[in-house]
Amino acid sequence: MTSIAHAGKPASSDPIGFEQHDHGSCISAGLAAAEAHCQAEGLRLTPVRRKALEILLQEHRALGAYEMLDSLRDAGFGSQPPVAYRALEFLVTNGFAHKIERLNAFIACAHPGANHSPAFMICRICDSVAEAQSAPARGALGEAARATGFTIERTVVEAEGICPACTEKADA
Amino acid sequence: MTSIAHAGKPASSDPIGFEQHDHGSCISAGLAAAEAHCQAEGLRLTPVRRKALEILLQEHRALGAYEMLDSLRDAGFGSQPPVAYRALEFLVTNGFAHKIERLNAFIACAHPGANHSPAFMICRICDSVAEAQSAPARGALGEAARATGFTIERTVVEAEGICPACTEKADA
DNA sequence: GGCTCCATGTGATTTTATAACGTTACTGTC
DNA sequence: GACAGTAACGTTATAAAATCACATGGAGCC
Repeated sequence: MTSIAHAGKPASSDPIGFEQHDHGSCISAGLAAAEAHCQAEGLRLTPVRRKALEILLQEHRALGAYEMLDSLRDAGFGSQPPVAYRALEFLVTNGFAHKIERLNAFIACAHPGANHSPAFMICRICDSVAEAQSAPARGALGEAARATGFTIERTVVEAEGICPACTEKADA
Repeated sequence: MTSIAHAGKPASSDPIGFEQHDHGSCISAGLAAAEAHCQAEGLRLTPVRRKALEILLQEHRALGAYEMLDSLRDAGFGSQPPVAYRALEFLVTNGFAHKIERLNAFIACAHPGANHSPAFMICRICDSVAEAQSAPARGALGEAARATGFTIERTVVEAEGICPACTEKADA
């Protein structure tokens, strides 16, 4: 199941991701979830980190670190690469964002708080990214790991292809 | 199933990968498979490309493009990045090698010729990499893709964790 | 030979990511 | 509130990874 789609009425409907959704509420929900989680875990959601998450949620697409840096600078934060990389590292470490290895880019987590191993679908035409759940340890990979004695700690699962919207455009 | 293990007597046994194997024969087998495939497809396995594949097979680990470039230069080829990137692109495009996105590195394909979607197990301690088969389209990801109308063309499946050898060392 | 196509070699540049270091700001203790 | 300890921040500098642009060269075709 993908989680780009969001429940609730599509007030400000938005085609980014593979389905329309109430974008305003997904931003505030994401921020609220992060705040709650940090509160609970004693983590510090500092201004830069919060702004970085807000930017990711706002853009609702995979952002390169330097795009993030531009936005952070515009928002009055430092202008050197480590500013962006540190904020992104915090978000990724704590599960508020994910790195898309294939794109060297970052995206807000679509299942904030949930304990999950994410999988991504990346459109090679429009670069949109949707997050789904995966259970790689249960498939062929998990079997291979068990057979060889490899301990899986983290998985990167990214599918590259064509999203529904671009498929339609191509057919037209 | 992983395919780091190779049949045949371990003449020059080699601990790289997760199991010992006859390394000499896996190099020649890999080159032979590539030659045959290129012959059949009308592809040009030029000297740089052949050497690049030989280096990957020889090293039997994930090599960065610049490590490859060093080796190619030592072998008498050009010394600028495009030399390595172009050879690697050819090998990856034609299935003789894979890119490990997580490491920005390249590794010889362990199933030369086979039509496959590879999965990798990457040891975060010693950086060794083993190739396994995956069938991502059959699991949760495939279901998500079908549900949303996403067409999967290629998948990146990489598990990060600890290999058997490093687990043993840690236990000792 | 002359043509085309693809591959190669090289210089330059862009993009992505980290190292190192001093300063600031929060946390807990008294 | 004053203090020490720690975590986060800002900046300079540099490293690592990847691509662009353009000239040269060789294989196959006519």
